[in-house]
Amino acid sequence: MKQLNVTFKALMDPTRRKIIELLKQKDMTAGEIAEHFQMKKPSISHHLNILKQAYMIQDEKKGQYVFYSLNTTVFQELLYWITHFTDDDSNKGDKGEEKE
Amino acid sequence: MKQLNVTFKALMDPTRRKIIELLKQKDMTAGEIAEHFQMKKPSISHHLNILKQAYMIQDEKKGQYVFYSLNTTVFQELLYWITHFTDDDSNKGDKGEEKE
DNA sequence: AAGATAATTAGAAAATTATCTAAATATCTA
DNA sequence: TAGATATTTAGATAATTTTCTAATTATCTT
Repeated sequence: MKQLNVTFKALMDPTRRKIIELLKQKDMTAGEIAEHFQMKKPSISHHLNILKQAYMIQDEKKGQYVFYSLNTTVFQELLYWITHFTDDDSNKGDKGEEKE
Repeated sequence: MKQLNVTFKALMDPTRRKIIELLKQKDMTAGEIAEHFQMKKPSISHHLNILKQAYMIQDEKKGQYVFYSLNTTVFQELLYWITHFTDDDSNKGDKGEEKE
């Protein structure tokens, strides 16, 4: 339940979701990503860092460039969380004292 | 893309996600929900309002009580968003100039 | 009608987050 | 090596969000 917190925190910002949309299309350098936004590079760098901490993107340095790419595995967990509201009724009678 | 913004904004808070977990088990009054948290009732009321604005929960007044229940339809859209990162490669070559 | 209970609204304070500028680090090129 | 480019870090400010107390609305009970 802890990783999911980080995941949602990462997804809560529109800029970060747009970054994900961009990386869905192709891998990009930090600069390329920044070109798609009006805000300054350090701000984008900050958002990239949050996505990275959430394991949603990976970075690989190549020379002076840093290439970012999507890490789809975390989306699986998110998928699980959501599908359990739409499909799964098996634990509807549980005590459900899930700790944060 | 607008509704999704509201959805993620609603999900970004751990308290609200816990409320959803609770309502997944059974419908509850505002007071019952509040009992599961340490914060005061007005704060819970505030969170319920945000979830309601995001169409993730519904409320129905019965006498002096207000019963809250989950509205699962919005989760479908969320599901769609996520599955398109894990399954769908069909638009990888798109221009992708999606407006916010 | 009067008091009790359930829930919300209003407004302020506290906490968190986003964004900026300036400076630092690393790499490339001439 | 010196200067240019790519990116990040540091620290401050602005914006947003959360939470509280006090007051309000609505309903129930006696």
